[in-house]
Amino acid sequence: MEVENKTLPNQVCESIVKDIITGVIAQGQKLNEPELARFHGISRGPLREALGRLEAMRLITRVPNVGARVVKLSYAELLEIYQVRESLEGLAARLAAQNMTTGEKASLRKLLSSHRKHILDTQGQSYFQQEGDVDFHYRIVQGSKNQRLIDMLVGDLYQLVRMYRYQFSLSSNRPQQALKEHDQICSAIEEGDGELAEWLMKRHISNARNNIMLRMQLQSEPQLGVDS
Amino acid sequence: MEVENKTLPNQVCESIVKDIITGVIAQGQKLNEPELARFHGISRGPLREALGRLEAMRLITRVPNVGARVVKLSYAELLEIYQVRESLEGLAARLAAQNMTTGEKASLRKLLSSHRKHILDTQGQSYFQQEGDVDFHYRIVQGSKNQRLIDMLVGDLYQLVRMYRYQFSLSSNRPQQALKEHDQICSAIEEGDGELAEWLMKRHISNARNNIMLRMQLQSEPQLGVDS
DNA sequence: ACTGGCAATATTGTCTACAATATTAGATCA
DNA sequence: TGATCTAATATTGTAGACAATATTGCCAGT
Repeated sequence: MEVENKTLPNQVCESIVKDIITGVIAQGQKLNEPELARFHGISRGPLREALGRLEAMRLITRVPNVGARVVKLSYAELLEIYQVRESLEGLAARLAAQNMTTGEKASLRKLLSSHRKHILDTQGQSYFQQEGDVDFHYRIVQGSKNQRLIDMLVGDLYQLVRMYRYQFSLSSNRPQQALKEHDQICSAIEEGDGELAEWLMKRHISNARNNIMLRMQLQSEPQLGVDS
Repeated sequence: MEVENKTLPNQVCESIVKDIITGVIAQGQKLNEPELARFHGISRGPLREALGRLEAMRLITRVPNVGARVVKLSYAELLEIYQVRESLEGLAARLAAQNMTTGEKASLRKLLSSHRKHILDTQGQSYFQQEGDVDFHYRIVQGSKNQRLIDMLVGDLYQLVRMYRYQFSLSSNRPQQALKEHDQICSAIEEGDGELAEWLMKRHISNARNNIMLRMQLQSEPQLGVDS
């Protein structure tokens, strides 16, 4: 029902990405090529190409002659991801302060206003805040104008972050604090203060990491031996 | 003639990577699937899988129903790469200072000693320095123990860096200065001073960037309109 | 002579079938 | 009864053939 201008493996790839992120295909699960191909109404050729994309963005791991499995989420890997995120998004914020157009800055400020409104209106309902957070970071990354940086973050890392958030139901429990930090970052970008924007963004992601990992740890401990 | 334990698309992929980096396949050149497949003695299936890998590491770009082309190197893209490199390798140095074993630190120090010897012995011959530089950075990245960071740098970015260096003959013209900077970074890592290691690494890469981009600019300007 | 459309060609996208490898179930022997 | 080897099965890897799309060259019309 969406745009049809995309190629076949890409469509299937996006569909599988969605299923992996939302847990329809569980973490650690084996992916059967003929089965998946039949399910999506395609042949194994395009499917394998889609699996290649998934492997490139590290949502699955493949071993030769054995097959593909969905990655297993772990506390250690989440830490790895957030370490890289902190570094790259700090860079993105600095570049955004230098390279964002006036229009983009104004649009970013407007986005924050709508976030504040949503938080006041639906106190406690953090779903919009969830997507809003993604949107805020997404715009800053785009604003860096560094295509390689954009691809690394949006193409790969963010998918994993979304997967962790979804599967562990880790929506933010500190929306007003996050909003304040977003506001500070936005101000630094508006003023073209790249160094400050970078520092604020790194601290913001560090805070988010501490928050998400604490909650993940608390949540996962009672579920020992949930697999096999 | 090498190890045969690898899968077919991987072997071909590595072979093509080598040809792209060394310029056997020129930048911007179209890749003909049947031709490449025949040349490597395989079918189009595995070849397309190899092309997928190349696309993932951004050595080629593919557009649907049109085909694959080798990337075109540019001043702007090299700047993008070095911006990301500075950020990620800074992180790698910080993590390496925390996570490298005593043995790994000793080995790194030994590597620098052999570099110093090579520089003294073959003054002006910078090929070994070239590979030595790669080796030094490679070890620090490995020492970070962050697998995602390792994959991002070693798997993708370094290939492009090598391609630029090779095609523009950009071997370091300041080996003694680079060695000194390496030495400082190594000392910081040995002392477990992650913050200093990160700061030194970022400055080191910033210096290297200024050097390489200046020379690239000087070299490319006399060659205007070299393509088509 | 130049531009626009049309047909011929080439190249990419996809499917089906076959080969090689891994997994699993069963049987035999200690 | 348990372990190990073997054979049957399933799954992945590869090859070749066909379909769809893009590119190129040619011809006609202005």
